[in-house]
Order: sequence, then C-alpha cells, then structure tokens
Amino acid sequence: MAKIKPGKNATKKDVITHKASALFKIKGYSSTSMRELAEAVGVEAPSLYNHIGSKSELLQAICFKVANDFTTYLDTTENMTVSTVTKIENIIRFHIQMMLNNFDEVFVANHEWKHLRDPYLSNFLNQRRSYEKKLVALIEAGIKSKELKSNNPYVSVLTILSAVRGLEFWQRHKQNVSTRVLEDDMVNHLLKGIIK
Amino acid sequence: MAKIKPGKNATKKDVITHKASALFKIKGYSSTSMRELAEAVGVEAPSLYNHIGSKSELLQAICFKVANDFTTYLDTTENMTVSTVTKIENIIRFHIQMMLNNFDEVFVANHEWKHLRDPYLSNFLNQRRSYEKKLVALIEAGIKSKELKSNNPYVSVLTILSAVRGLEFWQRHKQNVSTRVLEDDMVNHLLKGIIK
DNA sequence: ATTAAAAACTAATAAGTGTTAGTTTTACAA
DNA sequence: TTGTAAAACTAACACTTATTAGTTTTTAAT
Repeated sequence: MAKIKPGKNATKKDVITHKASALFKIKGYSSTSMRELAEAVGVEAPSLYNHIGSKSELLQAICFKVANDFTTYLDTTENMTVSTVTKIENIIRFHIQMMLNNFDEVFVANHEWKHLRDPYLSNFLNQRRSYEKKLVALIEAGIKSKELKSNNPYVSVLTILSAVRGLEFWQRHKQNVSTRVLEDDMVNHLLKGIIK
Repeated sequence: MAKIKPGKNATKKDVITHKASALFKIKGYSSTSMRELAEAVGVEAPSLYNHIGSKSELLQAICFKVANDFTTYLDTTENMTVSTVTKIENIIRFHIQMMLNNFDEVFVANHEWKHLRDPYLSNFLNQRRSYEKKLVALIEAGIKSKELKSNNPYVSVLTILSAVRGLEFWQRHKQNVSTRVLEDDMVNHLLKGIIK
C-alpha cells in the first residue's frame, strides 16, 4: 500500500495529527479509534506507530499548539501601545480568525482537553487559567481608564470568550452570513450591545 | 448488596439517569463505562438493565429532557404580551438559570448529543435548528420595531446563545462572582455592550 | 545493483466494552 | 410465614480497544 504522503513542509506526523484533529472533532477523542485514524490516513493502524508515540500524544500536540498560539498573541498584544479597547478588539478578532482558519484544532482543544492525562491536563488548565487572568486584567485596565463600563470584569471575559467560541455553531450554518459581517457584527455586539 | 434507593418522587431509572448525567459531563459519554456508572449507583453493571434499556437510552433521555424544557419556555414567552426586548431578556435569564440549576444535564445535552444515533440525532438537531430560527425571528421583530440595532440577527442569536452556554466555564470558578451579579452583568453586556 | 534505513505489513495480546442468560437474594403483600 | 415479583448477583458472550513484536516491502543514496 502507498506510503503516507506529506505535502511540502509537513512531516508525516503532521499529516497524522491533522487527520486526527478532524476525526477528534467529529467523533470525539474517545470514540475515534486508531483503526479509523489509520484508514483516514490510508494505512494500517500499527503503521501509525512508526510516526507517533501514542494516541494521547496526538491530543497533547493539538491542545498545546492551540494554547500556545493564543498565549503568544495575547502576550504580543499586551505590549502594544494602543488603547485598551483596541487591544480587546484585536484579541476578539484573533479568536474569531482562529475559529475560522483552524477550526478543527481549536474545537478539539476546547472540547477534548478533558481526556488529557496529568501532567498535561494540569499544564493545560494552568495555561488557560493564566490566559483568563490576563484578559481580566486587561478589562480592569479599561475600566480604570474609563474606556469601559464597570461591569464585573470576570463576567465580561466569560461573555466574550464564550461568544467567540460559539462560532463553532456557525461552522454548521456557514451559508447564512459572510465572515466579514460575522466578525464585525460580533465585535460590535460584544463591545456596544444590541439595544439602540 | 443494597438495592438502589430512590428518593421520594423519583424512580430508580431517575437515579441512574441523574448519576449518568454527572458522569457523562465529567468523562464524556464514550469514556463512561456502564461498570463505572454502576459503581456510582452502588450496584453491579448488569443490574442496571433491570431499570434501563441501554446506555444510549440514557443519553437520549438527558438530551431530550433539556431540549424540551427550552422549547417549552420559548413557546410560552413568544405568546406573552411584553416588549421584544423583555422577551429576549427573559429568555437569556432562563438560559442562565438552566445552566445554574441543571448544569450536568444541560452540559451533556450541549456536548454529548453527537453520540446520539438516528433517528434521535436528527430529531435533536431539527429541534435545535427550529429553536434557533424562532430566536432569530424574535430578534428580527425587535429590529423592525426599532427596539434593536440592525445587526445581523443570526449573529446576535449566535452571540447570545454562546455567551450563555459559556457559563459552563463559570461553574469551575464559582467563587469569583455571585449568581446575581453574573446574571445581571451578562444580560447587560449582551444587551448594552461594555463600552461606555 | 547493493545496501541500509524508513515505513509499511500481518499477527497477536491483554484489557475493556455493552449486554444477555441464568440464578439467587430481597422486599413486601397475603 | 409463605408466595411472588422485583431487583440484585455471577458468569459469560462477542467485539473492540490501543499497542507490541516480528517481518516484509519500499525508498533513496551509493
């Protein structure tokens, strides 16, 4: 049978991981068997182990790739010299674009992390907690500088992160709205509300 | 060994379903074994089958209970003679309260429905699609009556439903915010935004 | 064409899955 | 106390799981 064919700049491990993202998203981590993954890759299950260490290693790779992308962007944004509202807007837009461009991976990181095992589970949760804290601090800064209403900042972060994550629904109804409208209207809704 | 002890007004099937909700939430449907569920109930696995038909029947019961609760409330609210904004606010509050009072079941319905099999899977998705359509119609009515900004109504529904669903994060950080503040601030954020 | 490494293959293992069959125990009404 | 139905039990099933061992095929450089 044919070997796994990676495209340019992609190892075979990358190909497997990419297929795994798609399957984990559709069926969930636990319900995806290595035999199914192998079939999607075009290979027998044991052959996968020439390239990867284990099933759980795949989940780890996906989850931490996503987590690191978000952390990196946030850290970069924090150090920019723009208004707090602009920083928040940029972060919201980055989240939206990650959902649109790396949907499978982000979905898996959002939903399947619970199947990580320690120490990876703890690491992942710590990283996310730290991310949320930085966002809360950003909102607090916006309140202090009178750019934002003094809502509870934690609730604001919760509302924003959740709304953005909800784009996973949208992936099922793509036809209704263009990505441009989606991004702008969601940013507007989250920053300015819907009431006239 | 002791028999399953249902409380008042609860059949043994109810007890099993309730424990199943908790386990499905924590571990996911696929990763929860009937032996684990049995242990949580205090019984050997085969004994469960004196009360239930199958594992998937449990998932069906949980998902459709939740779906029906939401549908019923929405239908009731639609027929009330109050402003559109008030209807929307009521619905948001109902979602928040469902998340707070029936967290396990709502979480499972939100995350584990994909493991339903047809015809239940189709039924569930149809019911949810229909729910979303009614909400979109409500937002459109609010725009027509000039109560709401003319954002894309589908994006608004998406944003609201997602934000509310995001309360599942909050369940992990309960200590930070009171339920009263949470509910009011989230409603405010979603209706009026955060910018001053 | 030869060789060495990479990566595929088949076969197998031990553990875990939901569920059924058949039996024993429990609970409760007569 | 006895009889009956409900609900527990043990044992077992057919299947699926991730993974390993061992072998053969493919790839690519010499």
